[in-house]
Amino acid sequence: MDWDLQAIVRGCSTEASIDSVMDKPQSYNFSPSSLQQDVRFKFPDVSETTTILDELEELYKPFYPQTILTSTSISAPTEVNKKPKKLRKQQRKLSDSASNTDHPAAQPKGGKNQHKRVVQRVTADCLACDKWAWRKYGQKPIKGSPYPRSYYRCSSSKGCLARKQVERSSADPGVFIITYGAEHNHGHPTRRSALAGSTRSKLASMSKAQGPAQNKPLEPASEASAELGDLVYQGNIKKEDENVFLDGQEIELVMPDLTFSDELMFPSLEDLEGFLLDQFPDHNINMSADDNSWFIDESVTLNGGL
DNA sequence: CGTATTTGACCAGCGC
DNA sequence: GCGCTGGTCAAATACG
Repeated sequence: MDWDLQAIVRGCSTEASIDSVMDKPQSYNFSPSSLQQDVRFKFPDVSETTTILDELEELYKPFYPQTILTSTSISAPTEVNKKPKKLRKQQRKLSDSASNTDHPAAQPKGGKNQHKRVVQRVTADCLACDKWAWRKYGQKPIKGSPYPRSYYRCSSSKGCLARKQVERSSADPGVFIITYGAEHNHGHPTRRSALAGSTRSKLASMSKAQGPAQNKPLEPASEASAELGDLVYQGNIKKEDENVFLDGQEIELVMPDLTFSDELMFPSLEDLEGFLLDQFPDHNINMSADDNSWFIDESVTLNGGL
């Protein structure tokens, strides 16, 4: 069986791509350091390409547990301004030069991006890895690009200032440029919570996008309401028997150990359960009342004590 | 009815 | 000051 596709280094849903390549792995680890080590181990002759690894790590950061993002300068979440337009207009006139920072848009443009910005380039196929729930709140045509830019905010939690922008690359229409803005101020959404309220599924919008009156550029809403976040490793994967080759070089696909050290990532057991359901959709998730451990099928045990 | 998407309007920053 | 541009708001609309 030959595959001619892009090898995808998954940020969160590692199992999805690897699983399709080989049998179920024995253990999982999403820590970035181990990822880097594994890559180096598997591709020893790419040690000179540390910039690629650095890029990978940089791209990987949005999916780190929040406490890992120590360098971010994200401001504390504030209440969203819900005043009527006219009221806001009046208040702006009144306040004039006074600082009006209760709304992100009110911040000076130069300083508006105090937030750390992370830019990713992903393929259309890879628009399905972001586990966060996003709600589209705007779309604008961008000068110099035939494709509009869509604006999304996190819909998982009220008051979450997380933002992302999705636009199709004009140079390579198969590539989407995603810009993540502010950081989520809440834990990873569960499968259920992520789906909650999103009954207007991708399929609906996708089917609409495929409708007859679609003279507009491909509407990013469907793609971006799909999941985002894959890191793309350009390479040619082939599988022969039980061996996997990347660009002609045999590689070992090792799923590192899964570790949970950040309670912010899973503030509740349900969050963890949701995460596990995401990662192991075909597995049974069981929790032992004795030692507070999670069991995924019979092959993986997570000792938690959460 | 609740939620998501669409889309025109509004606003601030910037360059001229 | 004016126009352009990017980012956001919110009413209207669509959908399940």
